[in-house]
Amino acid sequence: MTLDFVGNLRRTHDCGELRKQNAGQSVLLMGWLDRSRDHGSLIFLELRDRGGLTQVVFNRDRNAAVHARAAELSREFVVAVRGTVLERTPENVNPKLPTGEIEVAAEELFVLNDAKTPPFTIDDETALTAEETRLRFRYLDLRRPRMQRNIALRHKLALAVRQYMNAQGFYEIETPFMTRSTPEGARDYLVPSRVNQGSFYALPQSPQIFKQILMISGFDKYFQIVRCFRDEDFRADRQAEFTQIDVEMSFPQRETIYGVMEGLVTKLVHEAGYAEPHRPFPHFSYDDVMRRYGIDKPDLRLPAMATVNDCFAAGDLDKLKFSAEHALLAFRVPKCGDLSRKEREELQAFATERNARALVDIRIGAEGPEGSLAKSYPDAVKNIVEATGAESGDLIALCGAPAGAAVKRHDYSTHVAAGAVRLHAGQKYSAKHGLLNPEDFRFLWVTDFPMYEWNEEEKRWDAMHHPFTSPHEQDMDKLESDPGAVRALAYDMVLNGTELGSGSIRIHRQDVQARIFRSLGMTDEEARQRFGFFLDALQYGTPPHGGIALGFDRIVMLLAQETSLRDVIPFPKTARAVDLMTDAPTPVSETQLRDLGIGLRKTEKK
RNA sequence: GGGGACGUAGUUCAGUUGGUUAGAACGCUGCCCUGUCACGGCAGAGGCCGCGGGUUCGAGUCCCGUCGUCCCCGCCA
Repeated sequence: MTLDFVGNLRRTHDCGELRKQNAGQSVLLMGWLDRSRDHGSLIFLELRDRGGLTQVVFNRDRNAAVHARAAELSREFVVAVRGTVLERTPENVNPKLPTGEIEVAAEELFVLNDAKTPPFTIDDETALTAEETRLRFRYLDLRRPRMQRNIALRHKLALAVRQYMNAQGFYEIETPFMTRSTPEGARDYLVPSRVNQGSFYALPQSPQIFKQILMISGFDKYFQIVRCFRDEDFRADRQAEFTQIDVEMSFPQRETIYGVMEGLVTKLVHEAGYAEPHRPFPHFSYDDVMRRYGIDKPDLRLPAMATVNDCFAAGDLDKLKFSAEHALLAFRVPKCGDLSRKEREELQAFATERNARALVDIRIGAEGPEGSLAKSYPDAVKNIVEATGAESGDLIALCGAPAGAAVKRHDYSTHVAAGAVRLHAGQKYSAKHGLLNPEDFRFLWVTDFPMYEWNEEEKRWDAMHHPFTSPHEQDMDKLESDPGAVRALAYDMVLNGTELGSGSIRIHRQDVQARIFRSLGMTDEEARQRFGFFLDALQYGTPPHGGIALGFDRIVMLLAQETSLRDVIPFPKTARAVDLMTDAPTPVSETQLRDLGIGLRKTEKK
């Protein structure tokens, strides 16, 4: 097919904006041919661009030459159409399209480009193609309305972040991508230096040190929508490169930061078109969430767990083969009283796989609790029903450690196993009853994380958050004597079972920072070698400061009601960190390597 | 690093106990059609059953390995 030049053609509208008020106007649309319906002497084309779809009609009686050309087009051809907007007769209105009350009667047709038949249909109705194909042909996948909508939402939210943070007095300040290895826990992506052979830049896992330096520099309130890089294994909610809303401020209390961030995410929920969440967000200590939910990022849409050891008489737990030395947790599985014996046993097996013991037996019928436990231990079950707040139609699961399990101090393992059963039951069964409504945004703060966690492999204490996190002022005297009991001024923002971000009040005194480094098993020499510049900076009048970083991709994902980060990132990588469109990463030429002073080790194939 | 699922036409899938020529729908090609809107009708083309090996008279189907995608554990403040 011969193609037309663009010439002086100018688009007058996009394909989503014409309404019956435009009837009679002469318009020029440009876009992709979405689908066509050819009736012989009458042809309907749907023209698509970012704005939407508009139906264009070609009538042989009116313009035979233009009609004949339209019959030659196929999917994804890029065309320009000049025509007149016609109001459709009532029986011809298409209520599914925003532009369904009009159509454009074509008078001129310009074929700007042809197109190969795409490997999959560009729409949201056809069964979704394997993700591998979608990623290989990402430019086509991104044309789909759903992806267009997701990327548009991402833009809208990024804009809202900038407007809000600006209104709150924050400056957006950039920090380098090529920097030095940072103290965070993940592996770094490295960039070799040509000018300084044998040395490497590290891509930032976060701009942590730079934003603290900016506070020392007196910028007071900083934010940045910034790319971060971590070379770890990926998941549906983890990518090699991801975007954070990074925030730091001087002279804050923790509550100052909570307030700013609650205002921000509330605005984002609103921008995405949902009902605003309740404020202030509830606060739970780390100990609270671990005991009540068995996880540090609880989904509040599902009921909490209750500790019910006291509901049973002495000796009962032994008979039920539960350890009386460990917590016995009970939780209700809403509206799942009708689960089959097989389904309930599946939940019990799920607990067994996690070295826990579950009894999923109590069902609340119209007359009260049913099941063998309710018959054998009526008083205990009555108390459990009360403790869990179970209602008619619910199922109650009991989860604890099996009799004879070893007892450890500071150990949430029973809670964690029970929490996993709670979540599994909720996702597998309660979700059917609408309990995990994706438009119900239940934010919370998790506070008072332990400062340290014991690293069994290295036999030392590691910083749970990062080594710049300030301990509680009243726990300072335990830094050396009882590190496990020191609480950090750290906090996570959690939404519906997803960790949106974490932050802390930082250490602003050089003497405290040195103590923390020592408590982490770092000698003064090592600390000086790795963070000398930062320790120096701390000595020149560092204000108290603190901040947080939120995962922007995760926020967009939840607000777009997607379940994979890949659906809100234009060009994501696979689980093996490969970009299927560009095939990155690739080997490089010997010349490039020589310039960098790099030789590759021979990898041994087994 | 470990566990699991999947891999058959361009796409989404079916494929019986291992048995003749591997099917369907959508898409694609050609013809017909003046009110469709996931248009319709008729005809047609299209397959390295991911790849390699093995078992077998015979493998899409069974076994081993390998590659790829996805999910989970570990890991990731």
